[in-house]
Amino acid sequence: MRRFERKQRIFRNKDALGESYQPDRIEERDDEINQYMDALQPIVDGWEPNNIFLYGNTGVGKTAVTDYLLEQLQTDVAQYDDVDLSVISINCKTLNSSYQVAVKLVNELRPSGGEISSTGYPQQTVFNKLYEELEAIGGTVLVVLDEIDSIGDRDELLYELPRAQANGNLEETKVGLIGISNDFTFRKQLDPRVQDTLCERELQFPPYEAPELENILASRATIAIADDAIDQGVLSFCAALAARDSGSARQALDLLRLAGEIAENRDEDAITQDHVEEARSRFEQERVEEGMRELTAHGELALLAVVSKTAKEETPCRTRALYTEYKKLCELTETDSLTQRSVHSHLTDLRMLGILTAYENRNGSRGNYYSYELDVPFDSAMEAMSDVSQLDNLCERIREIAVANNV
DNA sequence: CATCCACTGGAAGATATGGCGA
DNA sequence: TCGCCATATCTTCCAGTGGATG
Repeated sequence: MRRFERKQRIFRNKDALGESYQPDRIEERDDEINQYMDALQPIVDGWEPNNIFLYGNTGVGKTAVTDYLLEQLQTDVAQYDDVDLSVISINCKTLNSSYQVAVKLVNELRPSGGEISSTGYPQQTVFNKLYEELEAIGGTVLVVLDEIDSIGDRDELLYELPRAQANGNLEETKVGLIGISNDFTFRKQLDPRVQDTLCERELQFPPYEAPELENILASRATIAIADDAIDQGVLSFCAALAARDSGSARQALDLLRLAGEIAENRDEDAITQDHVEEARSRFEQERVEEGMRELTAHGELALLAVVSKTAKEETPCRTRALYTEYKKLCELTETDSLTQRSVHSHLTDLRMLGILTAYENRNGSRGNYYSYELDVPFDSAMEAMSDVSQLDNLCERIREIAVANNV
């Protein structure tokens, strides 16, 4: 008979390392908080809100600070009768145009049942619906758009919203936009007119340095992890890894949490650097599989072409050879093949996802081209491919070739 | 020094899908 | 049903690239 048994040797309160945990105080971001409060001050004073733009990599505290300050702000303005503040906050990660953001905002504001569908309307119609909803709220409305960079350069909404009152689209409601972006270059691709209005107040959140990460980790670890289950060295190691990679507190906390889980599952008493190292490589693996899951059929075939070439030990491999391989795979699966240009696009995508690397060859009279190679271990690519795609028997054949070649 | 190779990557246009209102 | 609309994915076209070559 197998039984469940409480372990809890490592963790005291694991949630304190989780995504949704809100710490009582935000560490290491005092400057940013001060600037942010300055930018929000007009709301308290009853004036028109500033539009605010926050930049910084994932996990440097943008969202955490925003949540924390806006909550504080809402409590604090409650004492002034003439300030009527509402906050609406959405994450734009999966929304890649102004249109979709507007639809999402409308649906967020409408009671359930009244949602509109995400295609079919002219853009302006959706904007008008949004104005109706905003007008119904009245007072000051802060619209928080997290990960706003995913809309790319389709920024019409960012042009419209801040001007809504001036253009007579809104009478009663004052709108303040808070944009949060992971992408430094996002500002540059915006329409200059949008830059002007939207970036009235800009806040940069720099990546955390290793010592800062260590402080953050330490303060969470006291809540989350049992006293003798971790030592300073392991914390520094986590901090150093995350600092070197992204400067992200999120990443550092994730590493620590997964390392703890690994230790716990093995019935060990403390987290070691080995656990952290293993957590890191698991996250890496996850990232790749995540990327592969989102591939289209032809994206998969393009990747499979590289995998197949790898099995034959013919990588790195130039575009043309990959294209030939790709066409062979298309025939085998009775798929219509795309043009070389399109396959080239897929290869570029795979490169962006970190699944492939490309070496630039400058070969004079023989031209310039890339040579592609898998940037992940062959086995994990194979595994992810056979998990994810419908191409099991192809994968099987490639695996056989690989085994024959000792790859 | 112009020319050329064999690509890369940007842009515009085509096609297909799914949804709207009339 | 039809004419629109937004979007994703391809195709077509083409300028740009930079060291080797004559």
